[in-house]
Amino acid sequence: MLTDDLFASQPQPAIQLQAQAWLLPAFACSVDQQLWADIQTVIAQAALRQMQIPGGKTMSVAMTNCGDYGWVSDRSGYRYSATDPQTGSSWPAIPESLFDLAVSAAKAAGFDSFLPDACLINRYLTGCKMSLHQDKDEQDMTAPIVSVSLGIDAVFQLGGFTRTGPKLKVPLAHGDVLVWGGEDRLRYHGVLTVKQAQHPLVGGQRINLTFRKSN
DNA sequence: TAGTGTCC
DNA sequence: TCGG
Repeated sequence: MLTDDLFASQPQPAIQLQAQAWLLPAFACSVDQQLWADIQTVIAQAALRQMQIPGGKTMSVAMTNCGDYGWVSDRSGYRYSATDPQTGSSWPAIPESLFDLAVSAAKAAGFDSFLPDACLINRYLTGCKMSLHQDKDEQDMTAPIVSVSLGIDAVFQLGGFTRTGPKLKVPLAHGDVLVWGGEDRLRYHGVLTVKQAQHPLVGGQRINLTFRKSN
């Protein structure tokens, strides 16, 4: 193995961003090939698609889901659905590699009994972004959010409890995991426009996995 | 209510 | 380019 590869997969200390918000640098790197293969299998069963938001505008990020429930948006609103609106079928199950990663990352951030029932898969191509928003469509706000970054770099913004005010800018690289919950669960967050780049495993895109307990 | 988009 |  090359020295660079060894270095990149070493465990690194968690970085505390807020009282209950943590960055786990390179946390997923040691299992990235398995994750990437399993993600591609999910995408083959439930295609990535750009969803509409109320008002009819289209998100730049393409999305799909795995798990008992998936986050969906259309002209009528945001919600969790047990089926893929595009096919009427259940979402694929969360692959074991993804589930185990989410549970262990939550534990590393102090959330001991996280059992996600939903995993949103987001694909950012060059120029894609996610405006500042809150994750508030879930029933169980005691469960944290676990967000896994794969592929090219992006800058995550972690704000306060309204849309305005100071925001932390957190550079995210392949394998980084963010966990936020407790008093920080409803913080506004988003992703700045992704710049063109190439990643050796994932190619010219950023893949984000967001694990939630939706029900 | 509108909205994770867009304008100023 | 950024904040609102």
